[in-house]
Amino acid sequence: MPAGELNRSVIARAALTLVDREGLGALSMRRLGAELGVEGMAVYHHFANKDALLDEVVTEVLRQTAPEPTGDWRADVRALSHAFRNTVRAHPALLMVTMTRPVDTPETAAFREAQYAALTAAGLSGGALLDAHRTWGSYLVGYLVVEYQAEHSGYRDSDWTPTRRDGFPLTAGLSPYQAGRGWDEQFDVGLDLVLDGISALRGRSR
Amino acid sequence: MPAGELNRSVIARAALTLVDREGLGALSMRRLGAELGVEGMAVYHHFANKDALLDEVVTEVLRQTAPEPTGDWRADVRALSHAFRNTVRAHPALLMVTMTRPVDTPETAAFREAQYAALTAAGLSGGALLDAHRTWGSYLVGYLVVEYQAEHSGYRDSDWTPTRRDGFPLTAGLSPYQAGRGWDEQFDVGLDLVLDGISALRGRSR
DNA sequence: ACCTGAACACCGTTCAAGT
DNA sequence: ACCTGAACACCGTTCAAGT
Repeated sequence: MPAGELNRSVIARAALTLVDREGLGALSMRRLGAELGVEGMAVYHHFANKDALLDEVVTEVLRQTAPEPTGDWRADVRALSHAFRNTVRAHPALLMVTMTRPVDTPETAAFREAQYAALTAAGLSGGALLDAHRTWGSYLVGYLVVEYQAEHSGYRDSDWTPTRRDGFPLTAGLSPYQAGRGWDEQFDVGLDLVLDGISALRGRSR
Repeated sequence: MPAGELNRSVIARAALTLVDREGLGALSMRRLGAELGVEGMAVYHHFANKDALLDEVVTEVLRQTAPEPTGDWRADVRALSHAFRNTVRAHPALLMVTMTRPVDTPETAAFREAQYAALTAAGLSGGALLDAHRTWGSYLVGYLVVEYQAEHSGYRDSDWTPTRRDGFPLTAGLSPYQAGRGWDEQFDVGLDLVLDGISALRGRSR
């Protein structure tokens, strides 16, 4: 692969496509250098270390724009939730890296402002709005982790079916209900459940 | 450190205390061997590889028992939530490992059965119960990740305060409400919000 | 200024050799 | 059966040397 121009953005994007293609374990400085047609140690002239590189990669991933508000706060919350989920799921191998590293860029700030706007449109303000936002955000993050865990393990696709049922009657009895529902649908179901809770907060401001 | 008896459980516990004390990065086969008074390669006689060792460590961590039911389903859901959070937070360096590896032991199965029991006591059943359980679980996992992220970054303790506020009026306006609330308290606030949503599911079974 | 190549101190893992 | 010690193929990172 010819070198072209070598700068932070080019290196970060090469790292991203490498991780998308071969997983997080494939990302080493030497390997990345080879991908860029350069010696691996050259990367250290653009990034202090691997950690700084990963920060830039995550920043690259989260360079998304928030969907336009529609006036319907529930629709806006759903749209923002889907945007976030789609963005993160576009690079599943990086999930744990994105979860661990806080990113504070104009893009992430604008996205959060849009989240606040949707909750404001829902009639929330002050501390109650922050409570709703933090709970909503926890649900988003947690659902992505649970979904990722289910996909990268022995569980059947789009199921959360436990295998160990002997001596656990409730678990056994629920097993028939586990089938036939996809992660996209279940994401919305849980989201609506959280939104019902958020609706109940209206009026309060703590 | 004298060798004593060397078996899977002893090795896993040594790995756990090593990670608790010096972080996940300190866990290497050679280092762990030294901790046990033995050559690192001896561990391979008890575990196929490092992955298998980590599985056992996580299993060790999740060897907790569920609190007894009280008859008050909301109290039970809170108790189970606190038990889970306390268990995971006892080993923060292992959070991302515990999040990624599904564990299916008698202990985790019993804990899940207790969760189902609390939701049954709430009047849920069938698909609606599973929806509630998955949403509740997502919140628990997500809150722990968010909490961990806040603790291991530049943010102030027990705050989720964004630093970038110029041009984001809602973010700026909410900043005064960020102060003075702890993670323990906020965990319960979000949990109650989710439980309000769960309450609304009663009667439905999908 | 930017890249190279060798070097250092580590990894996980394998395997013949010891007891 | 269990542990050792050397070896292999990698790591991240540093740094003198090249251009």
